[in-house]
Parts: sequence; structure tokens; C-alpha cells
Amino acid sequence: MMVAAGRRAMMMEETRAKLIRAARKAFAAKGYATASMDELTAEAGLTRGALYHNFGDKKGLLQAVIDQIDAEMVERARAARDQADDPWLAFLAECVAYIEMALEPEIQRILLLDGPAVLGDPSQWPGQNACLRTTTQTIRTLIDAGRVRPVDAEAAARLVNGAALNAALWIAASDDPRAVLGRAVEAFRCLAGGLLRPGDEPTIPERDGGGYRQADPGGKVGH
Amino acid sequence: MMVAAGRRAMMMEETRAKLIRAARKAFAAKGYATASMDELTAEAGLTRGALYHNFGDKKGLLQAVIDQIDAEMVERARAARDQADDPWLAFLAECVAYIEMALEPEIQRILLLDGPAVLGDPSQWPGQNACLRTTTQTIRTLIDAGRVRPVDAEAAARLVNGAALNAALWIAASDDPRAVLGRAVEAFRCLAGGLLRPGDEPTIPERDGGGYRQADPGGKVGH
DNA sequence: CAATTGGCATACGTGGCGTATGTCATGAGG
DNA sequence: CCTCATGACATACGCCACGTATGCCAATTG
Repeated sequence: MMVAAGRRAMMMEETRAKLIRAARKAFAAKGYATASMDELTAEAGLTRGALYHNFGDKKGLLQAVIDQIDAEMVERARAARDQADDPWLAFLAECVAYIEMALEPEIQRILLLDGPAVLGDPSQWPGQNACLRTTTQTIRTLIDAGRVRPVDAEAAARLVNGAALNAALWIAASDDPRAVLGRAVEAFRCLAGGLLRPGDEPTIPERDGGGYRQADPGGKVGH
Repeated sequence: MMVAAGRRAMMMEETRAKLIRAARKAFAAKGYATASMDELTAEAGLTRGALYHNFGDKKGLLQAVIDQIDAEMVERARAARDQADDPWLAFLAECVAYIEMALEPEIQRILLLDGPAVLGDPSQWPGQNACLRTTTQTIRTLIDAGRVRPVDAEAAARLVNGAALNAALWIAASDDPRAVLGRAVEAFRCLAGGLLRPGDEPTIPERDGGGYRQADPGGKVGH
């Protein structure tokens, strides 16, 4: 009997997943305000009844979508960070990964534009934005290791995240995203260097031409 | 006859001003999406007819409001910049001024949250966001003067603006805005120092306790 | 003085959100 | 085996807000 009870729960999760999937597409394509819940649920093979039953209201659905995207981003940032062995370069790789991720229309539209406008400041979200917390932790580790100046880790993380976020918005809106991405990353490396303790600059290889390691060669920037 | 023609134009500008004034209050208080055009216009002593006649649609009104706020911010930033004599300190003063301005609910809600969500990336706005352009020019001047590294001025301005913006969001959402403001400004000074050419760091006085010059002592942060 | 133009108000249609109500399947209890 | 309660979801309704079409009045033109 209890084994059968799992059936309903599984179905429940399945419908939630279907709604979130449809919502991600609709929110990314038309924006939160313009996206219709009727079309949303219809594409998922359901009605608004299922939506209000599972998520409460439209904002609840957006929150669920954001939580899912946020979790995926943390994982991707961790992967980028783990490919570098030097802690400072790992931090830079993590930041660049965020910039590149923010180029995807889905992340940009939902997480960076509509998210804050509808749900308020990201640091207050129930999903407690894992992105920000991992960045804070990364910086704290660098401070403890003596690599960066003893600044407020949370403040630095907010600033760095904001810079990366705005860079991504700028890049995506430009005519030539690839070229602008290079310019932004170069400036970002320079700016982030301000966190380093004096005497540690050599860890940033001064590359000419603004070249940088490309993490996602076949990226979906243009679309 | 032509002298009388100015009458209508003046009335026109008056109604536009009244609508923009009411819109600023309504958008700041309830947010763009929730603000009702009927209530808006009623408070201005008009109806939606005047609104659609003057601004086309709701987004047009938001655009007009944003242009006005943007212009005011540029002026305030310039005032803050002119109080410092050293170019680098003037740049920092300008940035800190932006952070402090972004603490005001009106600017935060309208310009930082709803603006990008409704109208898209600020760099594409018709009002061509004077804020960003003046910051870009300030950085360019610093580069020409040999004070900062030869980075892409526009890219740096975008990053710096993004950092300041996000800092403000964080501060305003916190429990103790005043204290968090201090932490943010300290971290910001540190980060911005990354733009300086090596050897110029002494221009940043290393103040302990995170103190910084307060530009607006009686500010309206808490409200 | 007649006619036209323009600024603004009024009236209407449409669409979308939220809620209340209904329906069917599943599991519990006698 | 039968009945009832619960929960997942669909259906139906009301409300609100935007955008547009239409109407009115003053000012200007000839």
C-alpha cells in the first residue's frame, strides 16, 4: 500500500517537471509578463488547475523555474572552476563561466531580467541563490589562503556577480557578441585583479589581444 | 497668432509633466506591472486618453519616466565628481554616488528592476542612458591621463556600473542598509583599484574601519 | 463665420489571472 | 465488498486592466 503511494508522488513530480519545462520555454521566449498560463499549461498537456495546485500562483511557478536554473548554473560553474588548478585562476574561470552562461537567452531573460523584477532582490529568494553563495565561499577561501585582500567576502561576491551579470547583458544586446565577450572578459580580469594582494599580480598572465580560454566553443550566443 | 500657438504647447508639456510625476510615484510604490493606468491618470487629474495621446502606451510612459530619472542621476553624479580634485578620486566619488542613489526606492524599482525587464538592456534605450556614457568618458579620460590601465573603456564602465548596481540592490534589501553600504563601498574601492596602473595604488588611502566620505548624511535610505 | 485640426474624455472589446466548484481515481475502514 | 474521505486535476466564473475606437470641445485658419 505504501509502495503504491509512491505512484502518486511520482506522477506529481512528473507533472511539476512538465510544467516547469513548458514554463522555461515560454518565459524565455515571451518574457514572464507576456507568457500566458493557458498556453503554458496547454503545451504541457495540462490546464491551469494543475498549475495553481502545484505552484500556488504564477510567481510560484517562476520561483520554481529559477530554482532549477540556479542549480544548473552552480553545477556548470563548479565544473569550470575545477578545470583550473590555481585557486585564483579557478575563481576567474568561475566568473567567466557565469558571464558566458548569461549569454543564453533563457538565463538572461528569466534569471537576470524578469526574476529580480518580479521576485525582488535575488539574495532574498527562497532558493537562496546558490550562485552567489558559492562565489562568496570561493572568495573567502582565497582570502584565507592569503591570495586576496581581506575584504568582505559577501560584498566582493555581490560586486563581482553584478559586474559579470551586467557584462552579459551588454554582450547579448550587442551586434557582435563574440567580439564583445572578449572585451568584457579582458576588462573583467583587470577589474578582478583589484582584489589580489599586492605582489600577487604575476598570477594573471598578461595576454595580448584579449584572448582567453573558451569554455563553450559551439555556444548558442546568436540564438 | 503664433504667440498663442505656444499656449497649447505649454499646456501639452504641463500635462506630460503631471503624468510623469504621477507615474514616478505609482511605479515606485507599486511596481510597473501592478500600477494601474486608471489610478495613475486619476491622481494626475486626467484620464487614460491623455496618456495614450502623449506617450502611445504604458511602455512609452515608463520610457519617459526613465529618461527623466536618468538625466537627474547624471547631474547628481557630476556634482559628486566635481567635489574631488584628483581624477581617480573623482571617479570613485561618481561611482559611490551611483551606489547611494540606487538606494532610493524610486530609482531602484523603476530604473534597476522594472526598466530592464520591460524595455530590455539599458544600453539600447532611446534615451541612450547618459549614466553609462558619462562613466565611460570618465574612464577614458583616466586612461588618457595614464592613471588606469589601457582597457576597453566601455567594457570597464559596464562592469563598474553593474557592480555598483548590484551593490545597491543588496544594500537596500538588507536589514541595516547603512552598515552594508560601508562594506560595499570598501569592497568597491578595492575592486576598482584593479583598473589602476601598477604603482598608482598610493592614491587610494588605505583607511581602516571601512570609513568613507559620506555624501548624503541625511539620506533617505531607510525609507 | 464656417471648417478643420488637435488635445483629451468616454465607451467598448479582449485577454488573462485568480478562485470557486466539480469530477475521477486512489487508499482507508468497517 | 462496499462506502467514504482525500487529493490531483479540470472546468466555469468574475474581475481587472490594457488598448482602441469614437465623441466632444476649444483653438486656429481662411
